[in-house]
Amino acid sequence: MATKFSRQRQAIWDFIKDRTDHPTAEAVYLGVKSACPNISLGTVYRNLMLMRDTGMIRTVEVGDGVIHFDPNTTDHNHFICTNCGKVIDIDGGDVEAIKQEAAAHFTGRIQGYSAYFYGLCPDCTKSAATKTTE
Amino acid sequence: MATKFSRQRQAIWDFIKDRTDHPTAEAVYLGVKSACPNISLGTVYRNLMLMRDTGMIRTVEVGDGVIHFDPNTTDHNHFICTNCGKVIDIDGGDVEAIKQEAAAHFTGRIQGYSAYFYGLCPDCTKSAATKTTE
DNA sequence: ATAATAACAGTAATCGTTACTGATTAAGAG
DNA sequence: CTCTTAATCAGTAACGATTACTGTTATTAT
Ligand SMILES: [Mn+2]
Ligand SMILES: [Mn+2]
Ligand SMILES: [Zn+2]
Ligand SMILES: [Zn+2]
Repeated sequence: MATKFSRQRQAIWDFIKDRTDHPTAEAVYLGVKSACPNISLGTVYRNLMLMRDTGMIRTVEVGDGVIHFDPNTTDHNHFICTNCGKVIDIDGGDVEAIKQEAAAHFTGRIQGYSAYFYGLCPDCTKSAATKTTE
Repeated sequence: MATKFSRQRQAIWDFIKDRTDHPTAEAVYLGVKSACPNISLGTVYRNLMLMRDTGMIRTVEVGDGVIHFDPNTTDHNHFICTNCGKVIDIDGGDVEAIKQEAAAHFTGRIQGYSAYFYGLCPDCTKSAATKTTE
């Protein structure tokens, strides 16, 4: 009889649960405005962090100074476009193998792991190509 | 005839050039105080960022909300202790192999890469062991 | 030594995030 | 269906790391 499922929390969950684009708190806030017109940014942060702490979602920090949120809690890597900033999943990589590789060169005990790959995303690669040809 | 090498910049470089502990700007600021008693934190930031932009050092963002600085600009991975926060180099891993592995599962062009491993560092593993035995 | 300007110290501003506070409201009990 | 109460809220203030501004200082070339 502890946790109440408020309308705001439900709206935030509905918004993020199927996302694959790793929105920021600000983006969630804007996206949830239609369902909850006067929700506050603090409420969005509080709920997102609570969802992280209870394992419903995970946070992704890609180095742009902003926290991104990800409903996909399975082990996977991320690609960040240096041109447009998009954060894209890299599925199917052998995460365990990478962990083993690093463990072989370190004396401590490795528990978690997160990797970020940088470069031009498919979209930006395409527009860079059209720009050079014209 | 553009860049002047100030006493402050020299002191910052002398402080960081052989470090392997990935100090923050605040730590560099404190460490450089003996050589430059009234240097300002802004000067430390400006110079560290300038050194990064010119490739003398690199920045390391491990997810603790603070930028760490690293004079080792060669490709290498990092380990972050979840207990004490230390940032430790993992040398000798096959960085290229990891990049290839990820590239195989992604359609964009991967240029850079950085990985962070989390767990208990050797020191904290040791003290955790003594605590359980006593 | 002098001039030109890169770089400085000090301080104010920015921005993402967190903490506080009095008002709502979801959910279990009767 | 009320009633109670504690979880959650909206609004706003505070926070901490980083960046920007401004008038002064000091490095470098002449
Ligand atoms: Mn993801
Ligand atoms: Mn390093
Ligand atoms: Zn892109
Ligand atoms: Zn440790």
